[in-house]
Amino acid sequence: MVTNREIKNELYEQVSRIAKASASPKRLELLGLLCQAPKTVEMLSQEASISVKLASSHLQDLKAARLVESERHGKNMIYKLASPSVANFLVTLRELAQERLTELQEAVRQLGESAHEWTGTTRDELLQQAGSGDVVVIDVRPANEFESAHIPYARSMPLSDLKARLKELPKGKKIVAYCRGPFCLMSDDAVRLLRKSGYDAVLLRDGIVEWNRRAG
Amino acid sequence: MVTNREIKNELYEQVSRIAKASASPKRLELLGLLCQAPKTVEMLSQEASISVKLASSHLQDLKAARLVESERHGKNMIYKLASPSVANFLVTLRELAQERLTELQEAVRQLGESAHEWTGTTRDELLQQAGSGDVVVIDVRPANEFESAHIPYARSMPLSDLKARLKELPKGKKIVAYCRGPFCLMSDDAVRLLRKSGYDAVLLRDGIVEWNRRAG
DNA sequence: GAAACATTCTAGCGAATGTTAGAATATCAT
DNA sequence: ATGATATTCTAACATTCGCTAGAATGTTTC
Repeated sequence: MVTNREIKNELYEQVSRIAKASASPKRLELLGLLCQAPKTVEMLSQEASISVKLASSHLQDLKAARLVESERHGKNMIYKLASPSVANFLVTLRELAQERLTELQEAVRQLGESAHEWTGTTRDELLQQAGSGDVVVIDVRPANEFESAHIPYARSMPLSDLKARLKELPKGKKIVAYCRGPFCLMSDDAVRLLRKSGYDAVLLRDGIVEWNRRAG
Repeated sequence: MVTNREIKNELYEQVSRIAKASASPKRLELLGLLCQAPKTVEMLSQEASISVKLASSHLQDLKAARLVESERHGKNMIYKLASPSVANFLVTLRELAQERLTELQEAVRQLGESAHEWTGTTRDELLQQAGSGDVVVIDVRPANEFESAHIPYARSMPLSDLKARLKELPKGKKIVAYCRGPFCLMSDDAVRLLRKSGYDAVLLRDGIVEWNRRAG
């Protein structure tokens, strides 16, 4: 006979598998990267600044928890998020951490101090201004992530190309740069470069997942 | 000088604190209990079937992650959820686990097989029928949890008192029993008892947190 | 089939975690 | 103050985890 206690233990055991898989900074970072687009082990390891071996090991943990899936493409293994719910969970987790942990609030506040963040208008107003061409929204992530999904009206202008392609941007208009999300600092770097070159640039902390969530 | 990499490491380190605190079945169960109402260490340890010492230790881990708060009331330490966002996160985590883990789906499916679950009508229809008195919604959790928060029109009828108070319930009407949520089996026990006594009883898997979430 | 490449598997180490039991602390009732 | 009660602190142990390095696997290219 199976007792209620044994059933409960099994249920919570299963839920904890997801939480355990999320309980490592590097695995969280890998999940965050996979929210942008499918990637190979090597891409992931480089972007998370860890060895390929360690990345592979973490990815297999995530796979065992069914948070990601993998598929062979020739020599490469392509990892991708198992479901959009995983991205949603990840944002919920990040937002809870930001609400509860003063240490995290402080770190994020310091980021905001040095950066010029886009403020004062709502999401819908930004969308409208981007549509009419009053502001130029640039996506500074690598091109393949832009292709995977991007904010409406945004132009792909990867950070690595930005310096060479500065002349494509109009000096008179406000430039809004965004990247992978609040913990990605590519838009910070982009705005710094743009302002040094005389542009009226600000950054948007949201990534594509956060942006879509606010659509409600 | 602080590099981007160091900043990112710190940010993800902080987020992982929340996930680590959630990465134990027993801590998840304790959080689930605290979603119902504030409780003493002893109550929590009994309901989670662990020793007081172990409960205390887990609760302090949760406190260090700022997910719960404690306050002394005379001899007792009362623990409570630090914020409603924690309950919301917990439900998101449970739902993700249920979506992704076939092992969990299977376990929940087996529960559903033996139980008589409330089906066929929407949340709003149940609410209306409960309001008009066509169905009787009973809350079988301990009374203090009912007092902390409950579904509209529900009557408190703790599982421990149910047998003695059966005569209070009308035989002609449908009885809908609910408890702490999908992983709490008190409503299963209640419905079994009621049906054996000739009542037309079904159970609602939602607890108060899930119910309020669906309000949108 | 051999060489090159991308990834995974295996083994090992130090650090962190879950659990238990005994000592210590804080509060209440007398 | 004293004893009873509730909780936390400390120490100890086995287990698991994060990371590294070397061997092994599967795929492409020649």
